[in-house]
Amino acid sequence: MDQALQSRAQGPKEAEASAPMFDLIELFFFAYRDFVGDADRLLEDIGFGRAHHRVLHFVNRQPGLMIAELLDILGITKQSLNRVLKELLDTGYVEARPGVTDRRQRLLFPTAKGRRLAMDLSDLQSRRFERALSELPKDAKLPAIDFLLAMIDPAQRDKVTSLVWGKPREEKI
Amino acid sequence: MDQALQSRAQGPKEAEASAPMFDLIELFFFAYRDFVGDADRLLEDIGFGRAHHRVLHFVNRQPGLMIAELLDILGITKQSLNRVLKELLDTGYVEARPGVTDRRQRLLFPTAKGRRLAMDLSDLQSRRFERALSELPKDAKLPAIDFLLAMIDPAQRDKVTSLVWGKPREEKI
DNA sequence: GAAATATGTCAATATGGCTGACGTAAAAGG
DNA sequence: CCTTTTACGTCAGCCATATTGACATATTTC
Repeated sequence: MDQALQSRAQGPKEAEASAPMFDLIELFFFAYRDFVGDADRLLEDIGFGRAHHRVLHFVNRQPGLMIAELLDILGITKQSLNRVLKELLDTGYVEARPGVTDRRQRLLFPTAKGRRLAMDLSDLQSRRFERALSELPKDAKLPAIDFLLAMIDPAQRDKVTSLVWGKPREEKI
Repeated sequence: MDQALQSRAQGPKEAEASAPMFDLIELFFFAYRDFVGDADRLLEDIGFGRAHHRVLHFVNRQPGLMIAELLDILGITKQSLNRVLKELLDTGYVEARPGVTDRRQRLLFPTAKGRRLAMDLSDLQSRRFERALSELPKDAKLPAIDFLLAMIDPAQRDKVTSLVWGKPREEKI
């Protein structure tokens, strides 16, 4: 076992199947678990789940989002989205306005209440990142971003980066 | 909005609530999604889900695991575990042997078939880490490990680190 | 012998997803 | 103008993963 683990200490170039990286696999699992746990606890008081969180988050981040765009980001079906979205609309966290140029569209906006909840959730999760980064060397944020980005399917990276940093889509509002 | 975002560019020290780190929040979400997606696709051919994966993974990593320990690691109830574990036992990926010193216990072991599947899954996920690390500066693995570890609840870190690196528990087999 | 422990099981419920089929209004293209 | 496509909603049924609560059984411990 020691032999296998230390076969070359880092060699994806050599074809001789390297040992699985149990450490990264398990740490990623536990880190994500705790990361989403923060939000889960805050949400359950209002009777919402992770699905509501994700919808509210992206609607807050991209006000004026179309249903189809949201479905694409979340990677779920419209039927799955529907129940959750309806609850967010009914409880006044999100509101839908018909598109101006295309009246078939329903553009989604966070209400003031929705923005507040979305910010509370983002702040909570940011606090975990801040605490984590404060335990690491001073410039640990950029490497972390690079690592997470590199973990994403190359084919999806453009979509993700433009969602995260680009295209504020003011033009659509 | 620009004002808020650039309030000091990085200041958890100053009490003036820093802007949420949307980039890390969203990248973590998408990275984890793609990470588990790899295994999901492999599992669905055999009719298993993520729950089966997690059970098999930890049983493979710690052969001789007790039910109670597994429940503690996974953080689920015994009722939730039961269906999944039963399927893994029935299909011959895991086997249970009564404890030698305490016959109430059911110690869980992967079968040869189970070890093979667990390894296929770990290899698949490791390949994603390898690809990601190969796109980054040469020593990006340790910072990644440190970052993920720092993201975990401090109170749970000992448990996690001993699970990941320590206590191979040979003594219990 | 009583109590605590390790585990199993039955039943009901919630949540978040899925597929398939069908409907409707608006836009786009001939 | 009329047909087709698009954007969306909805009904119905199904699956996977989790929950709580109650109760059962074997074994160990005190």
